Amino acid sequence: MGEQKEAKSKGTKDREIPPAVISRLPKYYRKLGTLMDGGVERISSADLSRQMNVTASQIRQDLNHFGGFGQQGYGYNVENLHMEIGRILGLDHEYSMIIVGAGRIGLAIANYTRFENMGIRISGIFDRTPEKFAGREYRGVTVNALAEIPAFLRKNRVDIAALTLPSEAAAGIAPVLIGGGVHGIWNFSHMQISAPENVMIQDVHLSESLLELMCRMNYVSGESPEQRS
Amino acid sequence: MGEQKEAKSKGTKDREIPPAVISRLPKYYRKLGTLMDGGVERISSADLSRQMNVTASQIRQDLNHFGGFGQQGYGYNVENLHMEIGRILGLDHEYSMIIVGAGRIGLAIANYTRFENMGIRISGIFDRTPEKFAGREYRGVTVNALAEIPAFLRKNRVDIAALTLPSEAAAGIAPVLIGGGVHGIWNFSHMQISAPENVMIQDVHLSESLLELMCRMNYVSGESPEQRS
DNA sequence: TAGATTGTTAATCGATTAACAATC
DNA sequence: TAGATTGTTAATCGATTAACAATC
Repeated sequence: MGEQKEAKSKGTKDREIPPAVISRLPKYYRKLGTLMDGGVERISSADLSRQMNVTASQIRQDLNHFGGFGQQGYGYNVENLHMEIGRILGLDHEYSMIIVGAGRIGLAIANYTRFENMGIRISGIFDRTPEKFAGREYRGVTVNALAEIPAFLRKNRVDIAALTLPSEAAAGIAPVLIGGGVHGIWNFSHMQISAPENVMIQDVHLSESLLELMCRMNYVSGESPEQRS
Repeated sequence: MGEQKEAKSKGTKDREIPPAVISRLPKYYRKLGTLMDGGVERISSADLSRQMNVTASQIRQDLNHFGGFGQQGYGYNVENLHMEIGRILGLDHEYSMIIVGAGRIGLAIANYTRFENMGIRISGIFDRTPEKFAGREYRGVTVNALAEIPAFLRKNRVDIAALTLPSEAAAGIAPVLIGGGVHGIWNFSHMQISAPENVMIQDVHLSESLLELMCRMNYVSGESPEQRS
C-alpha cells in the first residue's frame, strides 16, 4: 500500500476495471441518454435491465466499480448517472484525433458528425497519395502525406489515431504514431499492433466480424454443420 | 436424451460452440493463410501460440470443438487446417448480401473487394434517396429504394443484410428483412435488433467502440481517473 | 524405439447471477 | 414506519490454463 506506480509488475495487466464492464458502459450511456430525452427522471436497476440486454444484478455490479451512484429505495437519477458515466468514458474532455488512411472507411469516419458530440476533433488526415485529394477538404481538414506525420505530431497534441490503412502500410506507421505520442489507436487494419502498456489499441476488424456472422449462421442453434446449400 | 429439438427450452441459447471460440476462428484462419503464403507446411500449437495472442492450450481446446485436426508428435498441417476452418466459417459456399443504406459506410462495404474472396456477392443496394445515386453503379449494382426491398426478397435469395441506416430507419426495416427470409444481419446501426433464434445479428457499433477506447485511455493501468487535462 | 505433440481431463481464474442485509 | 431498492457478499457458471496420458 506504500508505493503506487511500481507496486505490481508490468507482466500482468493490473487494470482495476474488468474489460467486460468497460464494454458495457457505452451502452448504458446511450440508453440513459435516450431515457433523458424521453423525460424519465429516475430508474431502478430492475427497470433498466428490462430495457437492455443485461440483468439488474449486472447493472449494479458494473456501476459499483466506480462508486455508489444510486440510492436505496429510489433507484438511479437518470441525468446524474448519465453524466457520471459520461465522465468515466472521458466525455468531459476533448480529444484530438487524426485519420491515417483516406480510404472509404477513413473518410467515413472523418465525416461522421456524431463524433463531435463525443468531444472528438479531427485534427489531421493522412494518406499515401495526398495528391488524389488535392483541393478537397473533409470537415475543414485537408489530406497530407504519410511522411508528414512525425512533424505533425511534434507540433500538435494528438490523442487518438484512427488507422485505416492496408495491413502492410499500417505495420510501418504504427510505431511512428506511438513514438509521436499518440496514446490510443483505433485500428481498422488487419495488422496486429503491439504497443507499450500505456498505449491503448482498439481493434475493429470488419472482415472478421463478417466471418463471425457467417460462422454463427452455419451453426444455428440446433442445426448441425451438415446443412447443404 | 430422447427428443432432439425441443429438449432444452428456448430461453437459454443452447448452441454448442462457445461464442468466445467462434470469435477466434477468423483470427486462426487469417494467420494460417499468412503461414501458407509463407510456405509453412506444418505448425504446432506451441509455435502458433507464439505468433498469436493465445495460449497453446487454448488453440487445442478451440480446435477440438470441431474434431481432431492435428496429429500427435507432428502438429497441424497448415493447409489442411486452413481449409477445415474455412469450411467451419462457411467459406465453402457463396452468400448473397444486400446493403441497406448507401451512406459512406454502406458504400465502403459495397466496394470492399476482399469480400469476394470470402464468397460474398453483393446482390442489391438500397437507400432512402435512390435518386441521389441515379446512373451510378457499385460493383455492378445500382441503388434502389428501400420500398423495393420486400419485392426484391421475394424474387432473390438473400442470406445477409448489412444494415447501415440511421437508427430510426433501421428499426423499421429490420422486421422487413427478417420477414423476407434474411437470416443474418450485420448491424451497423445503433438500434438493438430483436430477431428469432435462427436469425443471427452481428453488431458493429463503431461509436461504442470509440467510447470504449476513450474509456480505456482514461483508465490506463496504474493511473487513477483523477488525471487532469 | 524415443521424442514430440496432440486430445482431453482437472484446476484455476474471471464474470455473471442470486441473495440479502443495509438504508433511503 | 413500511416498502423499495441499492450495495455487497456468496454461489454459480463459463472460459482459460495447466497437466498428462494417449499416440503418432
